[in-house]
Amino acid sequence: MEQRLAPNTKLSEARLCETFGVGRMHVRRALLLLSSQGIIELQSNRGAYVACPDKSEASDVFAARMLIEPPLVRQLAQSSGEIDLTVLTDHIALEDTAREQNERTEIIRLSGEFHTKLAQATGNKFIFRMMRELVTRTSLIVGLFGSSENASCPDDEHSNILKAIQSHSPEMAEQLLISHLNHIQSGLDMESRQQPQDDLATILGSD
Amino acid sequence: MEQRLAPNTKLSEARLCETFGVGRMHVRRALLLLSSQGIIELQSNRGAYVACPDKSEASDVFAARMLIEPPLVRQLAQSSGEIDLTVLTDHIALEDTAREQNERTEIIRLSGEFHTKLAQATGNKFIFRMMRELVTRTSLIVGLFGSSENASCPDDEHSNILKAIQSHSPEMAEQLLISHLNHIQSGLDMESRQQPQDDLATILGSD
DNA sequence: TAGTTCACGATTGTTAACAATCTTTGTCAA
DNA sequence: TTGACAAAGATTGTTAACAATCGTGAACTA
Repeated sequence: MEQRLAPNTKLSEARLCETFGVGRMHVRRALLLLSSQGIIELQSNRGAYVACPDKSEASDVFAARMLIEPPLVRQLAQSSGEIDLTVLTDHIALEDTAREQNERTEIIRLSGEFHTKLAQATGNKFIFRMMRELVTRTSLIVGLFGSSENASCPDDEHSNILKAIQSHSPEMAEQLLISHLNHIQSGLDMESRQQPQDDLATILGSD
Repeated sequence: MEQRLAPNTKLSEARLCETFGVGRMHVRRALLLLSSQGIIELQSNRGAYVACPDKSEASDVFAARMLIEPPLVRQLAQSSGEIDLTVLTDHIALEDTAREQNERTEIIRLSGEFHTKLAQATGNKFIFRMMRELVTRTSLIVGLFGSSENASCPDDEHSNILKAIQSHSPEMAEQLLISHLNHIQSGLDMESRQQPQDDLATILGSD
């Protein structure tokens, strides 16, 4: 999610064991779950690799988000009476400070998390889970096809979407979100993908 | 999916091992994946149990489907030119024969599968995966709260939805699907749940 | 008789050794 | 120099034994 692991990076079991100080069983369990979410790919007898979405998968992810998220924010804007939106206002504050301090990793993480929290605001466990998966996947895609500049969402679009929800304007919220998704997608260069460097997994060392 | 295992049924590892003739590792791996999909629940040091959705989870599932499926069929009806719908017509034929021969288990399975195949028709892997999870969950819920009679979808609604898609009528397809989901949901009795019998897992023996 | 405690059996969680597979390295020949 | 082949090393997959935990039932006490 924070784009610290490049796609195609090999995640060897032994390495993960010593990095996190756990037995092989736990590592294998984690890898299995991650692969079921499509975050990594398990190749038989060859190991685990960070997923490397191709062009068609990327457009599928955006198509899925285009299908789900517009009705989602529309619904939020309609029934916003009994729903707690303070989580979202607080979140946008976090995004702002991260942008001020220019913390790239933090900005990327929070940008994705905003959309996850939109889903969480519905209070629906399943909608939340689906969006989390799609957002994670989007992070991978932005990391692969995005230019290093606009790796995050445009500055104030999140804020505008939230305002539309708070003022109970379903149409406006929906339209803002649609163009927001379009902005993200159009900021990608689907042809020349970033170099899929297979880094050493020592990136995780700082944890 | 076929409602052969009642909610709350305990799935002991040893039992599954001898039933399927595999080692404990494979069983544990399968249980972990099923629990990540919410089909079973893994209780620490206590074992795996078939998930037993409560009233609020049930309404969440239907809310999620109400969010996703209407835009989905609408989209199918709009861009139906380059999409292969023979799978769906074939499927409805299967449903009909199963109904004629009164094969309850088969009817239940196929009824759910129709919705899964609708998602599959989009060609979008993520949409497919999401719908499959929701449909599976719906099976559990219908098994719990449904009367034994209308455990399946009303007879010809699937067929009508497909016709609307084929004749490129997005509005009609969407409306038909919405009322279809409503029919399913209103056929449930949310108060008196079926007895959560913890059957022996020998039900699986026939495989 | 009801309730509590303890111990036994059964089940799940973990570990470590073993087997199978793949990758790499080195050698040989064309 | 390049290609194929073979052996060694490394990595993943599997199995089985061991440890920890939980549920049950018997025994005991109030």
